Amino acid sequence: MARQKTYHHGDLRQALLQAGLAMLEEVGLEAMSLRKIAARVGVSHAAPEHHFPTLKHLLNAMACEGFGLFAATMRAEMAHAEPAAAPQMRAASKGYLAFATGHPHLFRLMFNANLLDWSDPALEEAGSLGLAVLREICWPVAIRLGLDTEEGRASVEQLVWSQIHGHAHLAIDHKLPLIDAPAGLPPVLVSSPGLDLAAILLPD
Amino acid sequence: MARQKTYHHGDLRQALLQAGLAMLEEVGLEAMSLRKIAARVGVSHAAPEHHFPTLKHLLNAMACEGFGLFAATMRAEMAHAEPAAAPQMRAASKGYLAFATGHPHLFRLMFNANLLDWSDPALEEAGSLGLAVLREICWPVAIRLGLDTEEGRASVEQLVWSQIHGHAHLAIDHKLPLIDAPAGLPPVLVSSPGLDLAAILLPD
DNA sequence: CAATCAAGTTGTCGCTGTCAAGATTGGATT
DNA sequence: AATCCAATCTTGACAGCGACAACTTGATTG
Repeated sequence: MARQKTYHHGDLRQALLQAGLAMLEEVGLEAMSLRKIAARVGVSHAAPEHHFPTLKHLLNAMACEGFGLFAATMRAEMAHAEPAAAPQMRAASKGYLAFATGHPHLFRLMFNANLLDWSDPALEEAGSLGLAVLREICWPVAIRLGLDTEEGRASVEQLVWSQIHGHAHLAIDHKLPLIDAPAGLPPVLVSSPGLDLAAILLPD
Repeated sequence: MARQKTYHHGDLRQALLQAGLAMLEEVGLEAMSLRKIAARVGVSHAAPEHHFPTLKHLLNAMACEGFGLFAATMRAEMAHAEPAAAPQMRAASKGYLAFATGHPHLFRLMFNANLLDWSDPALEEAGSLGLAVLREICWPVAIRLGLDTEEGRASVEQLVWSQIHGHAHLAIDHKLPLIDAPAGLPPVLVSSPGLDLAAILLPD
């Protein structure tokens, strides 16, 4: 928010960012436009250009915001779970999936290499927040499997990340049966359970 | 091909489809346009409309073509592998990954629910070619795990598909280290190996 | 041979992202 | 306190886009 009737907006960058995120989930990436976002904020069609020289810059900023929320969602789930390796991994997976199904368009944007500019340090840093979670949940697994080397760590991360990431993509692209969450907002969908990779990798 | 100097093209639909597929991989989805495709084929900007009323119709047709090649790529790998469950599963995975990394833009298109119209029966049918492969490689695994029920089958398919699909997505979005294939064309990239899910699910 | 209709054409519309040039403002400097 | 200035926002313009309408072509068919 800012002053109302003045020529300058006050915090246009943040306003555009929030309006963009809202519009993205409302109408999808293809139907979204810089001009509509500007209009929604109440500003002329060329106003965004000073803050986001090109559409790609806005998408980058939106993805940054997304990665922050993404990591926070996983962390929140992990905080409610037992500290052991398997429950932590299940919790992170649950958060991963909840974020993807709750913000499908943003999720697709965040992981579409073609739409973003990863040479942007801000995006790189935001993305690393999610990677850190992955590292934390995979390290104990690697140890339990006797793969406590750099290579072993990478192997476990690749397997676990692939499974979670694929599950999320298949869910938002309607390739898996979805069931409504009992009473969640925003309208989060949770896919059916499937086999539990945590249990497979970490037998009792 | 068809006649050269006549008013009618002869097989414009197929020509547009092939030009579209070529342009998609050359410049990406965002930089592709109906008008450029039409120009490439040597036809006016409105000519495509009779064959593809809207851009989405062309994308649907391109995805159909993609699913055909997708299934064929997996089948080709499976044909070269031993008939046992684990080798077949590894072969299908290899084909899955080869297709995705060989045609990253097409792969993203095929699995982006909001770019396609899945109520189109042609797309539904093309997509099922890939699903059939998944079913074939997962069924023996479900049996070996004692999950030879409808529910068990679905669980195994979900786990296996998620892992392969996620691996493919992460690979084309540059989230996994890629190594050049020894001598493959088209320029196929293969990601690093990681843990072998087939070996985990099917211990000797 | 005439008629018909699918398959191309040109032309136009509103919308898009981007750029250029002018207007307005608030804060810093004298 | 007056002035300047740089950041911010506006208006206007441009080419390219998908879609639509009206017209032209030409092959097929009764």
